[in-house]
Amino acid sequence: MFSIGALSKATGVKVPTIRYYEEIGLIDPATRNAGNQRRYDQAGLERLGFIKHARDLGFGLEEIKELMGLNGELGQDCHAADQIAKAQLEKVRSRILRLQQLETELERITHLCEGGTGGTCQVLTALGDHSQCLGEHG
Amino acid sequence: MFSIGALSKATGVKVPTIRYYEEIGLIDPATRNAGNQRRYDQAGLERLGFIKHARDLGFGLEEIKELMGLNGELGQDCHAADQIAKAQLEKVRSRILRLQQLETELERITHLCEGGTGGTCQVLTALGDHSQCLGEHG
DNA sequence: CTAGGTGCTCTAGTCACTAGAGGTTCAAGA
DNA sequence: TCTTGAACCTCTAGTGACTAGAGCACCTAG
Repeated sequence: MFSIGALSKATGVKVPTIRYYEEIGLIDPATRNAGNQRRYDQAGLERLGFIKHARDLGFGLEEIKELMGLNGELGQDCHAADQIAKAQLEKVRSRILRLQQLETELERITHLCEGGTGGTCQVLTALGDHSQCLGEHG
Repeated sequence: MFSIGALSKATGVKVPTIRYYEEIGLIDPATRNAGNQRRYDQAGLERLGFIKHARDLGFGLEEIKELMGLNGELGQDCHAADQIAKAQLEKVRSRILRLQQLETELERITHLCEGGTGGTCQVLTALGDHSQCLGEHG
């Protein structure tokens, strides 16, 4: 049996975050010892490890709840889990595209300072004026 | 003089967001007409346009406050504005890198379903087990 | 037996909004 | 001039995923 601190060290999830997960019902309420402190077993450790890894992969807590619901049932829900993972992959890809557009614009804007002629700030002007942008980004 | 709704249409910033910006001091309190409704002039429009564009470029409201403070002073602070923009560019680049790592892992995981042999779900297993990952991503 | 590290609950704060309730004002048509 | 309905007002509360702090209780090693 682990204390909450030991569980935190083992999984890399911070102590208040573990309590938060319990509060919102993402993990079951832990059993308590005589002094009202939370105690966790191996199953609790694995469950939290799953959550940590899924969070690191960018899944939201609601998606994780879905994945864990499926996990409890096993079997044919592999397809449903795959759908969630594929949706997540699409989200990640579109975020990358958007950020790459921002990168292009910011590169252009930061290059304006090197060639600045003094007087009004070209960087600030460019930040305020979308019509100067090369592509769409908003 | 524009109403808040007209300003919203002109800039693409939603009405409650404009009021929120006023509340947190990002824009000056608008003048009011006889019936206590906000009225904006051309300067207010440009200021909000600047904010909108900077938000679209991924700047936080605190950074925008800084940029607008500099904008009021002009001149040698071009360098400071450029620093903020360059920092933003770095943030965007590191976010892109992180997301590309996630993309790799998620591609791998979603391919597991196609070759699934039934029984335990390989997708769920992979989601829960970081040691199966090819690279670091957390 | 004591000290300090760990645990407990509860409240409030973060960021950048968004939603809703319940009331007031404005502008256009009859 | 009156009426109607859209737009406006303030205020409170909610979102996601935590984080910070106050003020206690408990646990364990020396």
